[in-house]
Order: sequence, then structure tokens, then C-alpha cells
Amino acid sequence: MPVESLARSPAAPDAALRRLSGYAPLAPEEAALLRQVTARPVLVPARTELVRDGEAAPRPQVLLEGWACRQRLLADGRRQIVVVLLPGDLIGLETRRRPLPFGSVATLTPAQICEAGALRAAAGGREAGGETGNGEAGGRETGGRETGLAAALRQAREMEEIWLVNQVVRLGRQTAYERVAHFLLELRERLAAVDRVQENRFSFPITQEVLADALGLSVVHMNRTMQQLRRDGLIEQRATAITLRDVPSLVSIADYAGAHGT
Amino acid sequence: MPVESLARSPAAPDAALRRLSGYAPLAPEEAALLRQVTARPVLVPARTELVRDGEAAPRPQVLLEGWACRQRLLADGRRQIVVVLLPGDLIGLETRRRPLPFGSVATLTPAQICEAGALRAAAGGREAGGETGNGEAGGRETGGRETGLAAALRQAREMEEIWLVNQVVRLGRQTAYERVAHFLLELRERLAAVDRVQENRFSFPITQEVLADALGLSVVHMNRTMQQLRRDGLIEQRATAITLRDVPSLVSIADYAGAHGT
DNA sequence: CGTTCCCTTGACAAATCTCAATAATCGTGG
DNA sequence: CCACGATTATTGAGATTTGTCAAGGGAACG
Repeated sequence: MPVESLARSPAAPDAALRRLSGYAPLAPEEAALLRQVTARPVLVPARTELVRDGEAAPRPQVLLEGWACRQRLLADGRRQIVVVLLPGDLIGLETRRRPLPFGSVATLTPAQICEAGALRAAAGGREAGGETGNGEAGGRETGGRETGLAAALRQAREMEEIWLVNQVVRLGRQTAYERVAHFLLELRERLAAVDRVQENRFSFPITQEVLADALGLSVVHMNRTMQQLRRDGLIEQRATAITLRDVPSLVSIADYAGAHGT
Repeated sequence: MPVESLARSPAAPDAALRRLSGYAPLAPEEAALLRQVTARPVLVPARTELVRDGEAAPRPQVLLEGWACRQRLLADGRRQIVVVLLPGDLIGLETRRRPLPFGSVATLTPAQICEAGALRAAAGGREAGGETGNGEAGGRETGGRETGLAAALRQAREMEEIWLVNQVVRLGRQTAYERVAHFLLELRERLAAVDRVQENRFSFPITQEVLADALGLSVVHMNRTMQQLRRDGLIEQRATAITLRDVPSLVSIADYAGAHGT
């Protein structure tokens, strides 16, 4: 997670735009709104808490660079990472009627974050008191037809639910080996959507401890499982990047369905 | 799951109304709409598939009586129950832009179901082609303020996400013993919201196999874990009902936070 | 260079699973 | 009301997977 990994990142700042326009065609002014929102990213260090657990009105944010997660801690210190957040992902976009224990959100690596309150109006949340400010870009049109941005945000929300379901299946019914394979395939698919994958190779900036907390395993077992995958020629790790050497085999091992029922 | 258990059920048909009005105050005409929707429940047997996996436009439905689940099957036959659905829960309320592998929805017991397309307009989905038919009860008001029904449906959606997160934590970081305790507490809380709990006792109409598939355990281990809970005086099972004998202990064992950060 | 963090190993313990029977229950037809 | 077949709950024994503890090695960093 050295900071240089951020410097190294290629044409990165439009992760969110790329992501959302992949879900639904955006009108020019919607794209412009997005660009405006993501214009001034703030750099935060790893392990920064972005949303506290049970917060009723989390500040809407966009993750532009770096990895984060939604997590929940048990009283005795055990940690479960509920979902990993990648560049282009949205955080805390929905206002809640009351605080719910969704877990906290924290960065896993240094990250670039943008305030994204301007998207809330478009997300379908109820109109905020009047803090929107800028023009007429967001939200449903008065006629009730859904705008491209609203559709994209809705799709983004649905994808997050898919990832949650995937996580449940991994944790509930797959072996350590299968879990890792499945998780890596999901990461590859998600990162590809923001153009961060080349020939099945992508940056993989998290420690095995984090991975273990995401996949419900101990660090030691996580380590041994990764070694096994390497020995089997399925993956290759170098520094902070990983290559999926044999995607078909991984898909078969993990029983991976992809986001669109592939 | 005998049919008599349905006959036995008390003033039951308004599970959905009770549930939703607990989330947000409903206008009289909204309550009326709900009553109208749930007026003619259809009785379906156990193991009926209500939504197929990857269905793009599932028929919106309300579960009024009986239990169901969202589940995902692996190629080799393993099954993971993603979330259990209880009376008052909504199914397939959101239209999707494209089919996503959310898993299929199936009844676990005989159940009473109602078609609920009329709620879709109120759910915040885009306006359907004109099939709504009845008056002006649903949806956002033209001014953009959220109606009570829309708020309640949004809350219901958020609750479902909470249950998913709970499920992830259970499966990822809790022991069998803790998982069962946690799951039972969640059931109690959810059933209480539709008035199906008396003195910590509620109907528990599922087999240990189903429970095992929900909690990511084998049937045998599930059985032994239940026995342990009984021996420890934490629960008591009689026929198809269960009593939580010692809620505080269960809460402590499961590190249970409740829906509102209790 | 000395810390610190992370990855790796070995040895052993604990949790959980599988297989294979055996009891209990339930629903049904007589 | 009873016998029968099917489903569900329970047990025992032994195999696997996964976790815990403790320690060593290597790379990054001030």
C-alpha cells in the first residue's frame, strides 16, 4: 500500500464515471455533474474510518482510488469484512430514516475520496432541504421517467447486493480454496469495469490478514490457501499485483457465475 | 408445516400492513391500498419456486403467511439459503435493468402469497407502463416529498440489507453455537414486528436441514448444536414452536446488536 | 542497522464434516 | 385406532478442514 502505488495509477480519476456510464447511458450534463463531483479528490491514509457504524446520515462519498471495505467488529475483536469497495464505488449514498448497524466503512489502503452529496438527489432519496445547489442535472424528471444517472445509481446499488449475496454463498458453502478463487474472480470482474485489469492482471494491495477477514479464515490458513493456488498454477503474485493464470479453471473451481449469469 | 398450522394462525392476514406501518405512518388510502393488495391470498405448498434465479422482472409478491427463502444452489448440489423470508416480507419488488443472479426464491412451508404489482409504483421504481390502475395512493407525490408508503418500503429494503450483513457476519466469523443464537434472535425480532411472538415463543416450522443450509453447517452438526443450546437452557423446542428461554444470555453469546443498535 | 510489518512454517488442537445406523414423528390408507 | 412408508431427528466413529500458538525470515523504513 505504499503511496507510490497511487502515483503509478494510470488515467484514474474517472473511475466513477466509467463505472456508472457502463450501467446506463448518461446525459452530457449528468456526466458533467459526475466530473464536477470527482474533480477534487482528497487523499486519505489507510485505515481511515469513512463511515461510523450506525450512522444515520453518512456523508455520501465516492471512492476514486484505493481500496476500502464495509466491516463489522465483534465484541471480542473478531472482524468480518462484509464487502470490499473498489475505485468507482459509492459510499453512504442513501439517507436512512434511522441508524442501522450496517457496519463501519474504512479504507484498506491510502485512497482518494470525494464528497458526493450532489449525487444524492439523483439517487432517488427524498429531496434534501435545498442543499443541492447545482442546476437540474440530477434526479428523476418531473414526469417520473428515470434519468440515466438514476438508473446507473440504481444498478450500482443492485450490484452491491449481488456482491453481498456472493459473499454469503462463499462464506456459507465454499471451502477456503473455492472462496479465494471466487473472490478473485469477482474482484477481476469489478476492476475490469473500471479498466483496472490487463490480461487478467490487476493491482492487489491488501495483506493476507485483510483477505482472511474478508473470507472468514485465519491468516495462517489464508496463507496456505494462496500458496496452494500458486502451486496449482492458478494465480501468480508479484509485489502488489496478482495475475489470474487460468481463469476457466478458477471459474470451474469456484462455480463462479459472474454478474450477469455467465 | 402441516396446513393446520395455517388455520391455527391468529389474526394473520395483515402481516404486511403491520410490518410496513411499523416503519412509517401510512396515510389512510395507503393502508387501504395495502389491504386491497393482500385481500385474496393464494395458498401455495412448500418448496414452490416463487422467483427463478436471474429473473429480470420477478412478479412482485407479498408473503402473508408461512416462511420462504432466497437461496442459491451450487453446481454440485450444495445449497446456501441467503435470507429467510417471513410473513409480511416483500418479494421481487424492484424491477431490474437486467437479470442478475440474486438467487431463486422458494417457499419453505406452505404459504399465503399475494400479487403485489400495485406496490411497485410506490416503491420508487420507475413508473410501469400504465398497469397500476387504482387511484392515486402509491408513489411519490409530484412535489418530490416521500409518501409514508414509499418510506416504509424503503425501510423494508434497508432491513433486508441488514439481514444480509448479519448473515455475512454469522457465516464468516461466528461459531455454530453463536450462529444459531444470533439467527434465533434475529427471527424473534423480525417476527415480533408482525406480532408473531409471545413471551419469546414463536412458531418455528423449518427442519434442521433448512436451518443447516441457512447457517452454513451440516445437518448433523446443526442437530448437535441445537441440543447443546437446549441442554444449556437457552432454548426450548416443542413440536413446531421454539421458546427463547434466556434472551440476555443469547444476546451475549451471539454478540447480537438488534436492528437499531441496541 | 534496528524496528516493524508481513509472509511463511511446523506442530498440535479444535471445530466441523461425512458416513452409516438407529430412533422418533408425521401423514396416510385401511 | 393401527400399520406402513417417508421424512426428520439423533448417535457414534472416524476423517478433514480449519484454527491456534510460536517462531523464523525477508523486505520496507526511518
